[in-house]
Amino acid sequence: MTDLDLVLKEHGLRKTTFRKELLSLFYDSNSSLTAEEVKNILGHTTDKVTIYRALDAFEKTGLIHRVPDKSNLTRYAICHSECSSIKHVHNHAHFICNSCNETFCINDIKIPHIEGAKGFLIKNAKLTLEGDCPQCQS
Amino acid sequence: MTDLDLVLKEHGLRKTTFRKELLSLFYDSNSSLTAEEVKNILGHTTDKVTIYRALDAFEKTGLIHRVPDKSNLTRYAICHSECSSIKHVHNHAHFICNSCNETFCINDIKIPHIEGAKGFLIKNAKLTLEGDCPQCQS
DNA sequence: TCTTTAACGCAACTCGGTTGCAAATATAAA
DNA sequence: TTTATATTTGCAACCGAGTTGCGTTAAAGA
Repeated sequence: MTDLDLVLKEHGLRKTTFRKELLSLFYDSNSSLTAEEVKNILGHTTDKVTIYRALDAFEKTGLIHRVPDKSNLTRYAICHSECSSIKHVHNHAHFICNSCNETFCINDIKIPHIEGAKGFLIKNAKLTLEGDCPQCQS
Repeated sequence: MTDLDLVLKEHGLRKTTFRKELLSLFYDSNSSLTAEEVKNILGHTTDKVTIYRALDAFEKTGLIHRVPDKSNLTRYAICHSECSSIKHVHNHAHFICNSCNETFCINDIKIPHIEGAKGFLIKNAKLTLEGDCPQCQS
């Protein structure tokens, strides 16, 4: 039983050929993926509905998390911390490249603590950075 | 010539009945608006294409700016600072209410300066807060 | 008033994502 | 190993936010 099999099992998911490939994609990616990118990478054999449902399942069980996207697409990246179906725990920043439009998780940058303002009860904070990623700086 | 007329003129836009109403909506709103919300507030006489194009024009000329939205809708709020067709200048935080799903501009909270990480060139930063807005705290 | 150009309205379209349902398959129990 | 159950998959059809083309209307400046 490979690592991928084990991870899927631990999260209550079945180890189908497609879901193992999908999970592998996320582990190999240094940034993040959209449903369309998944489809392009894997070839077109898998129906888009299957991709969307697998992404939903992965997110619900804490394998991947949503990251911001430049074009309002739904974009996911692997979870590194102790996420589960109960709760996602992320306090890192995200970086969107103005050139390649990719979104990267920046685990080095933690979200600073923000003091509340005039009656707003802050429960969560997200920090999104924009600029040029290492690959796009000539 | 009312204030609204003057503002539209200063931004190179024509003072039609609809655009005056639209601009007035944004000045009166303490949070932000989507195209659908605009349509609902104004009644159904105005075509959705007209609303979308007016919102685009308002954004391009620096009257309104895009704010994050819980459901990936395109959502706008009035610009308070010195925005123009050349450049939008915003360094305030945005607050999304988990209950009413509205997005508020929090002008009191400025974006902290973020130090770059391992090869990423940071040109802009966005801070989005989530929680309960004043109206939704019972 | 005339001319130019921005704004409007309609219809049709695009595209990311969803829903219903039946068929296939992984998993656990017998 | 076989059987039963629940998950996953694929197809088709659908949904809804936003866009495009184009002809018409109406501001603004001359």
